[in-house]
Amino acid sequence: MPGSRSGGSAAKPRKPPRAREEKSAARRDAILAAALDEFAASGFAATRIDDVARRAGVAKGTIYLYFRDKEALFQELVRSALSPIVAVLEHPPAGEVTPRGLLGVLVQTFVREIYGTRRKDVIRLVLSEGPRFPGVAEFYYREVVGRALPAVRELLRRAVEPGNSAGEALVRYPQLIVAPALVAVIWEALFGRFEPLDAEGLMHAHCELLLGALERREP
Amino acid sequence: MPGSRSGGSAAKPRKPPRAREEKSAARRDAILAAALDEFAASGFAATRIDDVARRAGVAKGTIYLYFRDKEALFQELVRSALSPIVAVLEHPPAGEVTPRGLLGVLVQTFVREIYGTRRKDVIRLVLSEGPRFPGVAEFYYREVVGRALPAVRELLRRAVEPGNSAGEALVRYPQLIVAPALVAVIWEALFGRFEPLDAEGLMHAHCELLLGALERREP
Amino acid sequence: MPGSRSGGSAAKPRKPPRAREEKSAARRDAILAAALDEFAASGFAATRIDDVARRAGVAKGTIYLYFRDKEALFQELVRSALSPIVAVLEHPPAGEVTPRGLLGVLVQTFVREIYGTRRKDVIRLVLSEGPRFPGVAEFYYREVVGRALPAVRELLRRAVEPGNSAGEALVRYPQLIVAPALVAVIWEALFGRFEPLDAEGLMHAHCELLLGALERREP
Amino acid sequence: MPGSRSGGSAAKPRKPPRAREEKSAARRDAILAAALDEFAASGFAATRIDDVARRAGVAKGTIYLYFRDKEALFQELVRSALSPIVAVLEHPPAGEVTPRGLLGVLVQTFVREIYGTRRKDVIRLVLSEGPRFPGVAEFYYREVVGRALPAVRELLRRAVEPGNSAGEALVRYPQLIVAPALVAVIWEALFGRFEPLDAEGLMHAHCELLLGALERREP
DNA sequence: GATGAATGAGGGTTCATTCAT
DNA sequence: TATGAATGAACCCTCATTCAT
Repeated sequence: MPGSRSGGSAAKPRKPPRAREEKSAARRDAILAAALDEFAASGFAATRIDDVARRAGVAKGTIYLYFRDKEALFQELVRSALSPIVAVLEHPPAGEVTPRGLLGVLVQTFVREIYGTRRKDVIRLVLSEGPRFPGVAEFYYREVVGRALPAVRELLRRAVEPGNSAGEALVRYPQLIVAPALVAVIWEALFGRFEPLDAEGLMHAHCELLLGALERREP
Repeated sequence: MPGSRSGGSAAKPRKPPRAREEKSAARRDAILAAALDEFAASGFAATRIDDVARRAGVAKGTIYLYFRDKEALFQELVRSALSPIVAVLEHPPAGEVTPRGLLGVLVQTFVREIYGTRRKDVIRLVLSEGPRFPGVAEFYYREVVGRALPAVRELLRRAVEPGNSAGEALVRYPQLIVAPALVAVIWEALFGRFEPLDAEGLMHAHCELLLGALERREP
Repeated sequence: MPGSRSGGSAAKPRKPPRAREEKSAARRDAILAAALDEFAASGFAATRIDDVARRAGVAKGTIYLYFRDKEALFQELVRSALSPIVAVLEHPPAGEVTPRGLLGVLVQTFVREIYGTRRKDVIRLVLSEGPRFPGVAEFYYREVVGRALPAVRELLRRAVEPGNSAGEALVRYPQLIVAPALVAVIWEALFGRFEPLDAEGLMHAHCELLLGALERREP
Repeated sequence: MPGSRSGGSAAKPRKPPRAREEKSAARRDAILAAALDEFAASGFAATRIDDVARRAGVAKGTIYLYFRDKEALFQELVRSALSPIVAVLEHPPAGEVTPRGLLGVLVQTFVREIYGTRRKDVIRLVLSEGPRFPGVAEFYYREVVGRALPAVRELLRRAVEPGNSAGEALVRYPQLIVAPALVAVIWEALFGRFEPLDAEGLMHAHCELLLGALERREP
């Protein structure tokens, strides 16, 4: 297949095939990354498109080639950052059955997918700006929270002793499992410079607490 | 009734003494109340001074007689709304010693002082806008969080069995106690219209969980 | 009535009563006048609000205190310039009955009310921009053309010999009477610098022509 | 068929000779046609090059291969649309000598060359935008109006009775002959949707009027 | 003090024009 | 030659802040 889009051997492909699309996608990503930086630092309203452009290394007008307006940029940012999580949520681990194992997985996932990534900032943005962006709040609810909570609920149901009242409380309010994670995210942004919070320690303590209650033999 | 709002005797002063100050204070309060409404609904940047003025029933310029600028208004809003809490935190209940009793008091206090009042919105504002307002974040940390957590910590120390590992976790991370309360506040604003959250039920379940762990006889 | 809003005799009225409203109206008028200058010179799209403001001697933002946006400014300009004409059209002269007298009045009115005033430019603006401003075209049709033509028609009916075919043509197409006036307006703007047009001579010749036809004894 | 679009002999040239030029000319025409549509619908300033390109079926950049800039496109549009008229004006009919015949020819020409074609829109564009485009106004004056009026004048001189005052008026102000035609063009664009104007009827009535005056035996 | 008209800097968005492919 | 992504100057409009009344 000489001359076809092989890549690798052929002579002098000055521009590799698909260069256009790739560059376009790279630019889009650069803009989204810059937007995340700026939005996270200043919030939606106080962020200037100009700054996003400068940080992304493009001209102001270029942003409007990729996003209809500032709000669309924001929405796309949230969407693109959180969509991979949706995929993860679709396939909950099948086997885990002990509370300890389950919580461990959840915490690991949180750290790996959120706390250790820029997504942390996206979540904070959603919490902060969501109320003014119905589309964002709805997306976040429909695609993330509305899927994560039932999934956690289902895993819990399998993991906890029937009749264990702490387990039943968690099944009813899976938010209780996530709450400290949110607090960690918020704390860092608000008070990090006054008093850093050891998020891992917090989550570990949280798990200990939950396990203390879940593993307890009911009186 | 000496000292009460009358004056009563003098001929000319249609306005009784202190009427000026009272009216002035009332105006200031009206502006702060209006500002809370508007900031809570639209966030700091998207709130227009004009709207605050209209809602407060004063002219736009009047706001600048009471507050240096928009940011000062915001800071004052947070300050004045949260200061009463500071007072509460100064005098922690002395006698409570059982975990159940302590948690009950904390939850009650939360509901009475925050969740059942406009302060809920102030807290949300602080979480949302705090990162962009160092003064606000610092005030909130110094006056509220930085006092509340040690106070709770101290109460816990008194209430939990020594050696109870859940208790020790809580003493180290008192944030774990507050986390669900924050989640309730945030949830309502973000997802209330999709899926209302029973905050009381959440807090109750949270307490049950904590108590399950705290009251457990360590193995 | 001492101290009341007399005006005239009383001492030291630093600011005459109604100063506010008068100043406001004067400002509005100044803006409209400046807008006419700029719109007439550059057309709607090419006119910058900034230039209107500068010419009116106000700040850019001030214009938006008086007019919702650029388009509203344009519409108001047309409306306010042409409304007085509407009043004139409401009261057509009652007595004139000869064709010559009627045409004389019409031409005089045209010169006095339009050609000798800035309204000439307003009319040109309507002709130029009207197709893109349905509101303007409609206003002009409803309030001006739609009233002027029937009025002229009625006057003609009274003035021309029954059975005079030229008269009947004019009654059916009163536009024929106005056409040269429009041409004069347009010519001046387009070709004035190449070849000035003697509008009065044109209108006079036009009248002679019409009278030649109207006064003709039918064969 | 020498010189026609074949070439026929050579091996490689898939494109017959002149195909390039022809395609190029076709493209230029397509752009001009699209530009007329867009300019006529939106005016010069409000027309986007992008829209012209899309309507012409070419890329935006292509337009700049054929026209220096937007203004040149506009000027070329006017020029190319009106040039054929110039040719017509160069060769006025030689024989017609009666007023009725002359007017008939003029009206026919107007309908055939202008009112029944897209040139109607070009004329409207010139009237609307001309004042802002000295080049356009000058071209229109120099090539069209400045030739048409003298030509009409000359024809009139031959057609009217010497001493006929209406005829002399027309000779002095040939604009009077064209005025209703302009009104028809303008009326349609401005008020067509409120009250359609029977242009033919208007022109017919106009001719009747003129003839009524021209054929009159002077007293 | 209180008002609200006036200001003008600032930012989102558009679009004519360019240029690498 | 043709393309269309990229550019950035330009411009409308908003709104925090001021100040004459």
